[in-house]
Amino acid sequence: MGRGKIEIKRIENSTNRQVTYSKRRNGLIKKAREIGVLCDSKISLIIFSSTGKMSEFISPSTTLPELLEKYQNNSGKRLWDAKNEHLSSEIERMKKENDSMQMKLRHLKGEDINSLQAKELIAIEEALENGLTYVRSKQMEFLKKLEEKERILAEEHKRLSSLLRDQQTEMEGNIRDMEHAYHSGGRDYSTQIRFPFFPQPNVTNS
Amino acid sequence: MGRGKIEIKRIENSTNRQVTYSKRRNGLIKKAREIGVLCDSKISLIIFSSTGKMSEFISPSTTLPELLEKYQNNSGKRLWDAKNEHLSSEIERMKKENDSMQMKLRHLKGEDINSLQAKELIAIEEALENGLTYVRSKQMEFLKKLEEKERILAEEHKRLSSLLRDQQTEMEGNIRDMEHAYHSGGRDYSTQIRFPFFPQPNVTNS
DNA sequence: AACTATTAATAAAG
DNA sequence: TCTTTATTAATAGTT
Repeated sequence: MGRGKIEIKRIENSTNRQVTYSKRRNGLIKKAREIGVLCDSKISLIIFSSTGKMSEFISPSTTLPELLEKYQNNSGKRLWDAKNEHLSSEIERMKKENDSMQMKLRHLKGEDINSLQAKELIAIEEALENGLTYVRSKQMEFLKKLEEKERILAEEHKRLSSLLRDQQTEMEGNIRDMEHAYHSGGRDYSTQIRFPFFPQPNVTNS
Repeated sequence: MGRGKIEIKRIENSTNRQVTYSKRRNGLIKKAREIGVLCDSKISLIIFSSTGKMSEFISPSTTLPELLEKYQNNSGKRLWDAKNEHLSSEIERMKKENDSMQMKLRHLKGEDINSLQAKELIAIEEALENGLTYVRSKQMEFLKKLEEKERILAEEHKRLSSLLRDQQTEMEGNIRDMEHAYHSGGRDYSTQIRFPFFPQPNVTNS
């Protein structure tokens, strides 16, 4: 069907190949559509050109996933189960890991230990004792920090009280001076009252 | 192309439809193969007849899963991801559960507890103490069982020793009788030596 | 992309 | 379903 017969083998001339591809692809899709209508059949036709461009025809009465589902049932071949298998095995692996951890946790809580051997019990006991040691030493750290904070606060309190006392004493002295000046009519130095440097509490929260 | 033009609409005569289906299906597959060879393109052609019978042509240079993968990338449509999503979310869920348990286990072992609050430390300490209580009471059970076994064995040993002693005494008596009979020339009763019933040790392993 | 000579496909019949 | 055959449809090479 054309100006001469052609052999069915790869067309080496790239332009010719491209043109033939375009013509025959249209023809193929037309034929696919026709057999679908004429014979009430369902077609999935997917074409990739040598450059990777995709064309498709799916019968309007169906969908590709539906056809692929039927394809799997009919052929027995698996299309995407391989990908699922990877995920399934991952789930299987995690399930085992999960169960194992769950059991360890239960053992550490003293549950489900009836079936254990004496040696296993001892190992669990050691783990618990170790855990207690670590946890308690951490608690001790906490306590020490709290005590240190308390100590520092107490010190600050003492210092502030002492400063307050000094200030009070000085103010009382000033007041006495003022009264004395007032009564004796001398010069008034009351505006020269000095206030000591007042430090911030040195409490860190590290 | 035939003995007359036909309209492209469903062929009502079932026999005609079946015949036309068969012919056109062959033609379609032939055309698909040809464009694949001529134009170096990749084809997936799946056909279901109105009776559900499947035919297919996949380019020899590829596979259907491979083509479908490319189809998804090209079209953006999802073919089987919906099925995978369920599994993926399952994995996500288990991963979280896993991490949480792993953290609990670490805490019970006294690891990674720097970031914990005092209250959390106390809760962990309590869990560890509880676990120790249970584990140690189970160990106590073990010990008691072992002691009981030992006690029974000791008893058995005592009983067997005593039986052995009795038997020895009887045999010595019998030998004395034989010697006496031998020296006095009387009838020989040595074959009538009786052996006492010998009980099996009563040690169970429950 | 349109044309057209030629081949290929196929509808109907056997 | 296969073969045959008249006829239409597809398309290779050309413009």
